Amino acid sequence: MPKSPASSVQLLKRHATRERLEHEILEAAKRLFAQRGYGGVSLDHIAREVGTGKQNLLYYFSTKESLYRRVLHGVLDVWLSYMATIADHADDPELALRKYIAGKLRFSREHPHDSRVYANEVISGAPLFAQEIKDRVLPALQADIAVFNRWAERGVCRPVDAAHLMVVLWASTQAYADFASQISLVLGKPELEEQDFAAAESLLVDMVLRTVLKQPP
Amino acid sequence: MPKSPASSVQLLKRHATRERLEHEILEAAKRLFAQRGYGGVSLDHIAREVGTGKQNLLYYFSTKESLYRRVLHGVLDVWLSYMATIADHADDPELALRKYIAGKLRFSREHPHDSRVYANEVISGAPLFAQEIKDRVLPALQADIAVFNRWAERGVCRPVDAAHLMVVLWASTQAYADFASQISLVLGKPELEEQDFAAAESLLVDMVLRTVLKQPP
DNA sequence: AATAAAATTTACCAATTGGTAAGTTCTTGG
DNA sequence: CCAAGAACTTACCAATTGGTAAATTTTATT
Repeated sequence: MPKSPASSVQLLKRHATRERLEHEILEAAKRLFAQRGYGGVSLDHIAREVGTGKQNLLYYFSTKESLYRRVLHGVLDVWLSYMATIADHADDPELALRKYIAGKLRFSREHPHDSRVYANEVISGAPLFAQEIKDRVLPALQADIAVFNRWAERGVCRPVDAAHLMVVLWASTQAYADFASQISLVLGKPELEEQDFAAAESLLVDMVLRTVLKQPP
Repeated sequence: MPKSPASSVQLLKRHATRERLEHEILEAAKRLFAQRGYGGVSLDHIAREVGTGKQNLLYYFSTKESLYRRVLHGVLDVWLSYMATIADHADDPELALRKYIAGKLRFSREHPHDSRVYANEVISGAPLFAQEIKDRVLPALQADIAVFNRWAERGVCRPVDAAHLMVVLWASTQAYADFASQISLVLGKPELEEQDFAAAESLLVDMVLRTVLKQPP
């Protein structure tokens, strides 16, 4: 029988520390999964990264797969939070596209690990995540595509293949996270800087507006 | 002392069968590395895939890393063979861009595994391949970028940020191999077909020519 | 048929894998 | 201070990892 209803400040504090380590584990796991993929990372490796033992890690996440799923789930949360913008400006194509590209590039800049975890999962055929992608990513993408098609119908913009346009946007912006190591090589610098993201944004916006708008600026 | 100078047909035959199994191993390894990444694949797994034992595989490739390097090397050979086109048509921007995009998309369609192996390596920071990328990929990319800059100087095309344009082209075309599983989900079909690649090519060419040419067609 | 080389298999190995079970220490409310 | 639960360690486990060494079988030349 429990001693008390456990509604005290202390319990909250303990709860908080537990969540803190849990969060640290998730972050370390994310970094490692991003770099080496699911099969390339061991629980021991993750545990050492956060300064604890593998067995304690298994106290927080009972299996490797459940840990990975939690990481993926969090990645998707962040990703979706950055990309729900086109439908938000359904009346102004230029603004919507500008914000969309800016948002996705900011995601690549601020959350490269998330981007790479997602990329790894998709490259390997999304074995553990196909359903969640269907449930959460597809609706968002299809909403965006629908907006394009409505623009085209109303004559607000040129009739483009919206699905493939989304692929181009998605792939290009994603590349600045996933393939950063190669892009920085091409640019001849040790790593990508803010100005590189600005240049990418400028070019992408230019390309897309020229393609989509009837009178490009 | 050797029995004979070994210039016979038989020796060639044996040599051929050896090369055949070696090739089979490389192909299986490529498929598996593409799907699960370096750390996610075991030698045993590869060996079983070609119907032999791990120890015999180690007779052909003495370490896992050497096998992986051979796979990467082959991937790069194929990749480069598909993409050396822009400098070949240095006098005709439109033709050069059309051929470049078509070639890279054909690579994604015909060699998705190669594309994914390369992507996995770059995502993980190219730990084993940075040097070879510097030696073989960068010169090709920089030659292409130089062509763009010459076009801009001569007024043949608009002054674009050639490096970032190459990133967009590279990422977009690559996506049709690496992220095929997600793109086919978006398009609502079990897998990508020829017409999807045609649509992608058409859109990409349209986007790029509108961006690059002074008078888009 | 003898033989040497090449190809393959069998037998190991220490280290690491994900995971279980049983402690032990730490924290906290009473 | 004490009991109880939460947090963490220690001790295991069987299976798998990449790799070595030594047979054994297969192949081709004389």
